[in-house]
Amino acid sequence: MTDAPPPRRATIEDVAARAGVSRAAVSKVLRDAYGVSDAMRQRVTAAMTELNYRPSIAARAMRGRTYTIGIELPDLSNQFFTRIVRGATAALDGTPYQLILAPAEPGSGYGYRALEALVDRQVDGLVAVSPRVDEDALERIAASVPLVMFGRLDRTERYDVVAGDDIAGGRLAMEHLFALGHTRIAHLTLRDEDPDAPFPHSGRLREYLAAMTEAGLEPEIWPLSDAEDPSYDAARRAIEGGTRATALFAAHDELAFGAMRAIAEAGADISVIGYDDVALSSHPAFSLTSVDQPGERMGARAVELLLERVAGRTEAVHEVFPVELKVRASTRPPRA
Amino acid sequence: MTDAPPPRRATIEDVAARAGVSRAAVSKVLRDAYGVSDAMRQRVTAAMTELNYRPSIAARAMRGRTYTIGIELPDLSNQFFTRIVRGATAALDGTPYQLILAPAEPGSGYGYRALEALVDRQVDGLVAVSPRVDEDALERIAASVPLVMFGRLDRTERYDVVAGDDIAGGRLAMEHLFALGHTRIAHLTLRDEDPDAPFPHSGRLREYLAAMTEAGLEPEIWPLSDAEDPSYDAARRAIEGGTRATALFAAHDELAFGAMRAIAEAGADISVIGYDDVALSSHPAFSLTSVDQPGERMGARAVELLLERVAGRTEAVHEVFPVELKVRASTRPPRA
DNA sequence: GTGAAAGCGCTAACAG
DNA sequence: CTGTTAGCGCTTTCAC
Repeated sequence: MTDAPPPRRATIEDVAARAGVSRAAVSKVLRDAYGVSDAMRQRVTAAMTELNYRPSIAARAMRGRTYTIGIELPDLSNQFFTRIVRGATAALDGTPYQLILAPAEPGSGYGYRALEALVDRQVDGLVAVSPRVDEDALERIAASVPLVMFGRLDRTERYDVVAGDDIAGGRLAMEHLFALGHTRIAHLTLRDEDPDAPFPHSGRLREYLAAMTEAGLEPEIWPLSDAEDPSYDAARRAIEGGTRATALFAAHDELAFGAMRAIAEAGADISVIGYDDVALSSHPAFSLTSVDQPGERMGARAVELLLERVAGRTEAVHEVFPVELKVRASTRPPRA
Repeated sequence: MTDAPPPRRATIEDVAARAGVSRAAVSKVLRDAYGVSDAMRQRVTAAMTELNYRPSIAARAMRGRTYTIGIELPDLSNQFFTRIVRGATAALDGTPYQLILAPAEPGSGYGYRALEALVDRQVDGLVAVSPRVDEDALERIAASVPLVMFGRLDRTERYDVVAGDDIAGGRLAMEHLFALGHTRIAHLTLRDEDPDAPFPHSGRLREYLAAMTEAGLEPEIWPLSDAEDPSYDAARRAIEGGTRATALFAAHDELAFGAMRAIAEAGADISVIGYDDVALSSHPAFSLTSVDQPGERMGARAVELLLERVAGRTEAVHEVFPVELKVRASTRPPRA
């Protein structure tokens, strides 16, 4: 019926030739710019379809937008992050933006390479999910691309922040355990976590320490090892070491699952509370009490903020989302 | 000490100026091309560091490589896919390539938009993880970028294939259940799954049907609904509908978890076997018998094949990975 | 309403 | 061994 499309990818030039107009005209149709007659729009659109034309993102990137939003993710195996992505995907639905994810490399300072890779690829907006990167570096990045920090409570005017209320969450968890009558409560968190750092786990750790101290109790930290299954291993060591803890506050649900494995194997009686309320936490096999963060809403909000920035907003927005305790069977009064 | 770096991103031009050489010279150093003196390399490298130079991927894309490998992923909440990504990441470690992920959009034909988005972004290689896209479309894509199909046993010469042996896996699962004495065995799979399609679940379904038929038994399919938790809902309906099944073969572990939730809630006695052996399957809370696919090795292999293609290989490679049954407590003989 | 032309940052062919 | 040059496909003035 029509000429076969060229073997190489059609360019704006090909479309222009086929529609009998100039390249600029095609570009205008493409960008919905001002000053195109209906007739021309028709012809150009038809030509695009016939040639199966798709604009080159690279060429566009040289001049302006890439229509790409990037998310740097620290840990694919933590299901909380899939909640974020789900929300972000939903928020982008119907917009011309495409989402791409870059997994953080492991190790200290992780996330930096992924963030740089995304910047190099000229994403129009960037969500950094609690990377272990200093604020200076982030501010530098934010100077060249709209940035939303997810999870960290950085106090900066250079980029937006979307985070859960880790202080309130930590407090909820501890009050719940206290209310059940626990006094020997351990906390499972990253090794060498600094309670004063801006990371999500820092806030939870800080609240744990504060709550224990206020109650006149002795804190007991179970630090993650670098074994293959760090949370399992940390719990196993603690149990083998003869811990007297009757309850464990895990910094997030995946860590709680690992600890529960060790607890189950040892036949120990230790209540466990997690954080994030991932999908499996409500599964009867776990029935894990957890502090729920609205991951989907937070992910969606992060993307909205980015689009606002792209549209011109310049003042920073910092939003803290409320958390909610989900009580389940994994926490119960101490035995005896 | 030295001039402050320009506020805009440094370009190859800036580096050349600072090092007192030509752009071409810088480009050569960058690409490790032939014909650069050691002294020059020194100066150029120093200039790059001082200016904090990073090559523009977009500009490179206009001429050649992007040093980017893309993976289209169907479902972030299925932990098997994180095994693939882990393997791919490891295989790319130490190479100049960066991994980016694009989640498939939900719905039928899913994966297509994500694949196109990755092609538009000119990835140097593309891993398609069992998308619901026809071979024609994939061959078209493969014409413009090295493509590895993951999971699907497509019989094509246009792209490479890395897949698990779903036939053997399905057989292993069924033989295990038969050996335990089960005869009323249900299969939990996608709604309207076609046993003759090239999708991973198709092969498992086909084996299920074949095994049941060979044994003179009546197949019983539990199709996923489109409820919020489809596998849970499917199992709940089957149980409420008075199924007499004593065992369930779930097309993958996440589906198995959902079904186990319904089974636990109903207090039913149904053995469950899954597929993929994700990390949580061995957790004592589940102890899920599962057919293990070597996801990490497969993901790493997919990336290796891509790099081989980038390096010039043209003949297609099809690799089928062996699977292995992991027997755990979730499968036991039928009661009575 | 439409088109011509410049240029984004890079690579590769070629000339010195 | 080093430098010059011609584009890659697009957006964006600025004339017509």
